[in-house]
Parts: sequence; structure tokens; C-alpha cells
Amino acid sequence: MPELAEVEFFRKQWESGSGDTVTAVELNGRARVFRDCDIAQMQRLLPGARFISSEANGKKLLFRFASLEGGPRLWLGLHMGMTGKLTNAPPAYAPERHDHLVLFLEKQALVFTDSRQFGRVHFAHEPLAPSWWRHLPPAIVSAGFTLERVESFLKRCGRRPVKALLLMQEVFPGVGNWMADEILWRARIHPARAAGELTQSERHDLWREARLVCRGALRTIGEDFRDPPEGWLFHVRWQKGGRCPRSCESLVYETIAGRTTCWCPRCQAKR
DNA sequence: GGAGTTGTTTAGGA
DNA sequence: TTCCTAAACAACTC
Repeated sequence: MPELAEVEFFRKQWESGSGDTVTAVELNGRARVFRDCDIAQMQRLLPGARFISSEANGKKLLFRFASLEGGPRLWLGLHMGMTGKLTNAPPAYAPERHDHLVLFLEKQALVFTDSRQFGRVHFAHEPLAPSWWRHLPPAIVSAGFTLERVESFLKRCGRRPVKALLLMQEVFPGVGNWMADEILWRARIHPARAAGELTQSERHDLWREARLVCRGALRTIGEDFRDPPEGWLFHVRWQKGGRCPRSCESLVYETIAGRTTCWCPRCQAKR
């Protein structure tokens, strides 16, 4: 589930604990989500630290802590993978089976759950944001996400299907499978089209719709997890026998770029 | 019981 | 070399 807007919603769940102090850390050290992470260091440094602030970039999350005795910041990075979730719970929360990391604060508990464990945890103790957080691409809703940037990428990977490009986080950070299909549907572009063959107006539409879909998702899912606006492909794409909200044509489902892809054969003609 | 899954990395083939 | 596909990761649902 976690794409851009779900990730932002999860960030907000934990952000409600900012300003509060960590009293205890409970984690399942054998969980795969800790494969890039020094668990012992985390367990040593987080208790007593104060949760300062958080940030999201695409599907990545960063949580900042001030350590007990001052000195360098503590940086906790999270990726939700396919099934990761962040919740907050009462301070007496008892961790469940797939709760791999629980930060107990004075007033609440912050819980990271991930049944499939494709997610991951990073941890660092250093003055500046660590390498896994630096050099991130500009957010799609930011001014740095320019048409030029998208066009040069479409050109560079011109032989690949445009659906595959939308899933590449270095240019479309936060876009996942359903958002990629939503963007292509709104831009009326067939997902299997070669990126280099898009016309100038199609390239422009792709750029514009990427921004609109991200904004719309952030304003709905990202705020309180309610569904995206009416009329979006989102509402029908998982239904059996779903129909295009614009043309009423039966939607088509096929694997493109290794992922289940949904599109309208009338609105998104192959040409 | 088998197939499929809203993600990412990596091995290996073309 | 370069580009791209498919498998692997793990657990749940249909």
C-alpha cells in the first residue's frame, strides 16, 4: 500500500509524538527490516532521546531525535516496503506479531508494523543527515520537479514502456503502481508506449498529471486516509469487471514492466 | 492449495 | 558494455 500519500499519512501518525521523550525501545532483532541497521546502537542511544521532527520524501521517512547527553543528532530512517504501517498507540501498548519496532514515549507508543518485511530501518548518530537521506530527488509537488527534468528522463530511457519509468523513484519519488496507472489514465497515455515516442503534448500532460495526482492524493489520503477525489481510476481499478469512469469501457489488466497494470483501451489507445 | 500482491534489489540474460 | 527482465524477499488474502 504505501505510496507517497500513505507514507505522508504514516509520518503524521508518528509526528504527533514530536517533543516527547523516548522511554524505551522494543524491537525484534531478527526481523529482516533491520538488515541495514545497527540494532545495538539504536537500543543504546534512543532511550532518553527527544523526538524533534520528521520529514517525508517520496516513500522514505526520516525522524530526528536529540540524544540525551547532547552531541550529534540521532536519525531514524524508515521505508514501508509493501506492507509497512506506522501507528500510534497508548503508552502501555503490547507489541503484536509483526510489530518490529516500537518506540515508547512518555505519552504514547510509536509502532512500525510490516508483515512481509520488505520495508527497512536505518539508524545513524551523526551531526548531519546521513548519506541515505542526502541527494534525494525533488518532490513531485515541488518547484524542482520540472518539465525539463521529466523530458530528459523520458529521452534517456526512451525505449522502455512509460509505465516502467513512472515507477522509478529517482525521478518520480513516491509514485507506486496505482499512482502510475492513475497518472497515465488521466494523461490518456497507453502504459506500454515507449517513453521516447511520446509527443510533446503527451510529455507535458504526463508531467502535469503526475503533479495533480500527487497533490490530490496528499490532500485526501495524506490528510486522513480518506479516498482520493471522485472520478479517479483509483475507485474502480481493483474491482472485477471495472469500467473506465470517463468512457464506461471495460478496463484492461495486463502485466507491464513486471507489474499488474490497469488502463482504458478507449481513452488510452496504443496508436 | 495456488495465485496474486500498492516495493526494491540483484543476478543474469540479451 | 548496456539495458532490461525475472526472481527473491515473506506473509497474507482471495
